[in-house]
Amino acid sequence: MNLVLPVRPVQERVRATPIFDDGQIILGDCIEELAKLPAKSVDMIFADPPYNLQLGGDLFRPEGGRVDAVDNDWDHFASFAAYDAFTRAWLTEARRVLKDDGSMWVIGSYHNIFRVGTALQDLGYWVLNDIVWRKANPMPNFRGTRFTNAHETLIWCAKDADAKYHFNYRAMKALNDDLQMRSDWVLPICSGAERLKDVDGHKAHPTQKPESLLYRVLLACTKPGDTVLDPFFGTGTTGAVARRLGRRWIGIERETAYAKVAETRIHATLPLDESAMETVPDKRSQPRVAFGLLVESGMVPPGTVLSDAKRRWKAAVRADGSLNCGPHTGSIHKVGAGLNKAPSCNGWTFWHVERQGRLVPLDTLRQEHLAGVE
Amino acid sequence: MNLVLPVRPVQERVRATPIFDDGQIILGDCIEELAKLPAKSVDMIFADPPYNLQLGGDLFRPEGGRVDAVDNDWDHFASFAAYDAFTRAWLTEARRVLKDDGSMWVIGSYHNIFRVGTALQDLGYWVLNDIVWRKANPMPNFRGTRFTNAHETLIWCAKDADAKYHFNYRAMKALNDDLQMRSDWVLPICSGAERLKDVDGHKAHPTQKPESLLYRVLLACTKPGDTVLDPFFGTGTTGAVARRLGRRWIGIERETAYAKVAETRIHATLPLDESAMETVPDKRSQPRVAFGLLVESGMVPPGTVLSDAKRRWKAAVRADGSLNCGPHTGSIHKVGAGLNKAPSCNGWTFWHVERQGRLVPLDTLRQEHLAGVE
DNA sequence: CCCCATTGTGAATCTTTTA
DNA sequence: GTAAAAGATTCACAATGGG
Repeated sequence: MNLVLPVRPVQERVRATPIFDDGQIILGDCIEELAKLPAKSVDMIFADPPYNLQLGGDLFRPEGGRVDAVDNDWDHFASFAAYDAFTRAWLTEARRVLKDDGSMWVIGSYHNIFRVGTALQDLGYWVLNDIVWRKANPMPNFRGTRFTNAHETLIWCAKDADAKYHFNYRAMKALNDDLQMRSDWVLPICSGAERLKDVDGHKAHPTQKPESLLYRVLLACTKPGDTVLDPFFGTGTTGAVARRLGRRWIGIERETAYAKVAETRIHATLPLDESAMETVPDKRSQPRVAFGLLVESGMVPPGTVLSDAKRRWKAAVRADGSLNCGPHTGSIHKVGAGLNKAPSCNGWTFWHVERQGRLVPLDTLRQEHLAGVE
Repeated sequence: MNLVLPVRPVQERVRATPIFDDGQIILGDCIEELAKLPAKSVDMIFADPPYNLQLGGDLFRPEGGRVDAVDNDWDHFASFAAYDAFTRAWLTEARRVLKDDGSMWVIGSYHNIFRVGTALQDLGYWVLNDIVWRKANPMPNFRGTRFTNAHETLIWCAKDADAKYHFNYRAMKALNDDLQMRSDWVLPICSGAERLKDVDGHKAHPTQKPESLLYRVLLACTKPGDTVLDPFFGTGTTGAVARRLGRRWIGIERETAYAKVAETRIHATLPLDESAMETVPDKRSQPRVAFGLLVESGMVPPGTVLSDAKRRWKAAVRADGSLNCGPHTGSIHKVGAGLNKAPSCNGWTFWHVERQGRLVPLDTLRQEHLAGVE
């Protein structure tokens, strides 16, 4: 039987079928179940542990809706010390289970990733990279109190400093248009049809990760036939992508409801050769240049006077990239629109700087900036 | 005298001229010199501490012999412990020196940032964001063994969870083409003419940060006239940008050679015009105007009919500045919230008056009122 | 059929002042 | 201290529905 069930009340048990031929879901506590696995038995570990968010009260959107926050019991810890103890416990068992030439990934946010990284290093793991998942479509900061929290961090590490880990350098380079894959990955969050729903139409899991993220992780450091372990399985994204890529998988999950969803999901997942026509969603970021970037970089210093092509208006650039022209203040687009009494205006082509007596549109400077950056 | 010199061999001293009118370089050990600064005296701290673990010197020997049973490598553990002791020492002094409404930035890489973040949290600092500096032109990974290390991480934090820190939300938004500034910043590394060289043409400092990075940091959370402290001053990027933006600055640097370069550099830096230094003002910092004041002053006479932007609702202004719309009665905010069935509503932007056939938000009248008063 | 306006939503440490 | 009121605040997508 592939679905390993610890002793539990009958009503909590997951149905023992279907049988998977390439993996298993273990229902139970992550640390206890990790301790039962044999030493040096898995090639890679992907872990998405609780982040230990410390949320206050409700948060409302500007239009009045309430943010559906992560307030699950599994994310509550009494203190940093309690979170650290939990982290060190599962990391210790994970290291025992990992093969000497295996590697591990852990994902987190600023709430927990520093604790995880410190614990990793203290336990002897060797950090290979920290990877930034730059979310193409993060939730904004509704109150204007901080920077939009637009990324999460993954730590990739080997068992120790001398370990011979596996890295598919060529595959990563190919995935990135023949340029070395960088430590920042732009990927959309999990939404749309990929986002699993329960019978009521609510999201089945509050923090489901996109398959594109796991795809890249698995392709980076495992081979077909390798065994991948996920101690915080949730709705089984790791299992689904592992199956698709021909890797074996083991998932440990405490919540019966999540495990059931994962079971159904993975059962419906086809290995890649049978669904070769599918493409992996991997949207690449378009280089977008904010006018402020030209100000910061010194290309258009604050105080520069801009004018339109016919020198009818002049406006001064301020420190934050906003313009000032009489009563009109704001972005290059907004001030241009105000002066033209138009609903909108392309500030990049409307505004010019003077160079050797000739007016050069901002758009030209933008092109030069892009050329210099690349 | 602005350049404060501790007792040192003469040949190590920095020339005491020129005098700065907006800051000072303190030559000496970061922790010792921090300890001499008065409590709650600086508005912001930017710190670029050493990334590597060989700190040298006998000052920060790891205290105690706590051996982690899981880790047999004593030297390895010892260097982390030494780094942690050093980190906690300077972070403790920094927190004492920081004003209660100030904030701090620390930059690092995966070698040290987890240690720094954990120490921060343990000492009571409250993380506001982790910011990823995505390098537009990083050094590639020559051996193809890992992902290109293409970013560094900055932690932005307040003194504690309840602290009232300062954030120039509007200025950041202006700098990013009127979109919320995100936690990932794409900026080029420091190179070309900006990169300081010594007399031999070698780079003067191995890890000089780009001014664009400091520009954004300083613009985000300081005001003109604020005092910025950099305990690892190096070649003075923080001081140069602070001077340019009209902020006061204090730099602590142990190496005479770096301090000399910084001195020359900052002396050659010109402050921006005050008008160029202006940024889009935050609404929260604007003086409050009671809606009733506009009614009293005749700008919005009693009886005026207000409507929302889509003319779905209308409400009549009463003599005391309250609104009436069917069963809803009260302030412009309360009636707007009631009609929207929302928990709250900004009546200033929700309600409009008709002017020459066009709807103008009350917020515009408020701006006109403020302009007329001044 | 397409097109556009509208609505919903995502790991969130998300306010400040006055009574 | 607490409670209520004032007032500031959102980006990228996906799904839906009307014309």
